[in-house]
Amino acid sequence: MSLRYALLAALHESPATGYELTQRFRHRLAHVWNASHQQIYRELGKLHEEGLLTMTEVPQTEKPDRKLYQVTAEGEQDLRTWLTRPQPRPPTRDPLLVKLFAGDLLDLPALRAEMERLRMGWEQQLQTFQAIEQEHFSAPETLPQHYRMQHLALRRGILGIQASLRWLEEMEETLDQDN
Amino acid sequence: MSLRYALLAALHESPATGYELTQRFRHRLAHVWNASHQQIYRELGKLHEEGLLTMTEVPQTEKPDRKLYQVTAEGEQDLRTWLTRPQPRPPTRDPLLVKLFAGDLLDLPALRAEMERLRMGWEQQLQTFQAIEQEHFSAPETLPQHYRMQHLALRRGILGIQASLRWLEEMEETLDQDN
DNA sequence: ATAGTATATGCATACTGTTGCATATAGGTC
DNA sequence: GACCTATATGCAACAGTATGCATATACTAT
Repeated sequence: MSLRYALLAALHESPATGYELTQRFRHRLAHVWNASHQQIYRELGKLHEEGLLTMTEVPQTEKPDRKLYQVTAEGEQDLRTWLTRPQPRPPTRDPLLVKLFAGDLLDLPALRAEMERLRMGWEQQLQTFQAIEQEHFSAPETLPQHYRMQHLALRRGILGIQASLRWLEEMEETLDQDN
Repeated sequence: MSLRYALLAALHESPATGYELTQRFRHRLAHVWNASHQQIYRELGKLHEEGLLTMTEVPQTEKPDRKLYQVTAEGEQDLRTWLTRPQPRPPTRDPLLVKLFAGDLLDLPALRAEMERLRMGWEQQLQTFQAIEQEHFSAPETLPQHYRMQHLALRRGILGIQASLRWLEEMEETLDQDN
């Protein structure tokens, strides 16, 4: 249900095409909301049908036409209303933790390998986030509310990954004890 | 796809009924995997049909019969195989962060109220987790592998909530600056 | 030449998860 | 007497997400 509002929020920042939104969801919104391009195109169609978005076809030579979407007044109102309603916390569903619950059946070398891949991924993502922070949010106090809030969303991502990395260290210590 | 393996892992610990599994998922497995009782009953039926579980009806006077499920050799093998395969990270989908992305449209009092509810919920969950840790994992080095792994899953929950609480503090500081 | 990546859009199907409802009994609360 | 909680199970419908496939062009790398 939140995908539509994630799209409205992203388009409220600046009008965009489905393709551009897909990129944003993969990069700048990676720690906020996840969606495939198929999902995004489908939802944009619905939002347009419902009058929450306007669509302008931008012809291109030698490439498919781009469809530029923009939030309408009705769309913004819809988003505003949603923003005031408290949202449920996303339920936890982590396959890695499921594995730990079957602890005595675990293949420890396979687990270590998985942890190593995980650590590399998280470290890279942390670097990406910290680079974004330095580039856009180095002086948060001076920014308008809009960007201060987006900075807080980024902080969530950074703190979450740091906690994950600390957890990985704890795991490694525990596994080294047994061996 | 992981629900079936969460069930196999839980039943591998000890045989149980759908009702008991629902309780476990709500409490001890809350930070691992989330599922409703309807989902659990449905999946248990499938696993039984596929021969991964045995089922014994336990008649009760004046209450519906209980159906006790146990993992078969085939079920355990299936679980083992799954455990060695690397699992994808769960995608992030957090409505609260979506809200922050529409930062300039936010109603700050409503946001503060939502944060306060969140803080209370997290603090309570942290206390629960820490109580479990003290009761069952006060001397982790002495425990067999099975429980050391389950302790690590719990540590994940604890570190995650602590990071969430630190983030909330950052948010409160930021909101206090403006206003 | 062939493969891969990027731009740009989307349909159809399968799987997973949520919500509403249903049944049956016992005990406690307003 | 009416309502809530707990035990114990489940069906049916719907919403949301994932996966596989399709189309079309241009550029780069091997």
